[in-house]
Amino acid sequence: MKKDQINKDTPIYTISVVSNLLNVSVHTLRMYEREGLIITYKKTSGHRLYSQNDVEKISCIRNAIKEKKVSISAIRMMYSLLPCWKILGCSEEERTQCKAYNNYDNPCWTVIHYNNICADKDCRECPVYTKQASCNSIKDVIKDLTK
DNA sequence: ATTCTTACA
DNA sequence: TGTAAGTA
Repeated sequence: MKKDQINKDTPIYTISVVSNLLNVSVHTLRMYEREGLIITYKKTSGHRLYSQNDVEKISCIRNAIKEKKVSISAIRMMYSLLPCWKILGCSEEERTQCKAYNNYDNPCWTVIHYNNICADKDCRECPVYTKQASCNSIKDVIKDLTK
């Protein structure tokens, strides 16, 4: 069997690398995570690792904040609008009972799920989170769902 | 040397 | 946002 290949979701960059890559302070990178905008991979040591998709996502976030004057809470709200129930195929029952579906302040991956399909899943590896890596890929998600 | 969390100017 | 303390 072949070993897992490196792909765009593989955590490889340390926080300092990302900091240099995007000209964002490590402090700010941690803040984006606290604010629920991104999910980082954590080593057992507690140290963060970022994937290529994470870098692209943060780049998109930076552009929104710096160039378009979008607030962090506004970005959080946009993420909360992602049609996770469609992407994951939730039943109407699951959807209407879901705490993520019933709010538009926080992304689904920041919501604690108990008895539904998301309960024992790692949101970092969930398509709802991974498929909106770059700015335009959100549209691709919608496009796939509506065709 | 780097990164972590928490706290504070 | 930046910086500092005290760790790991």
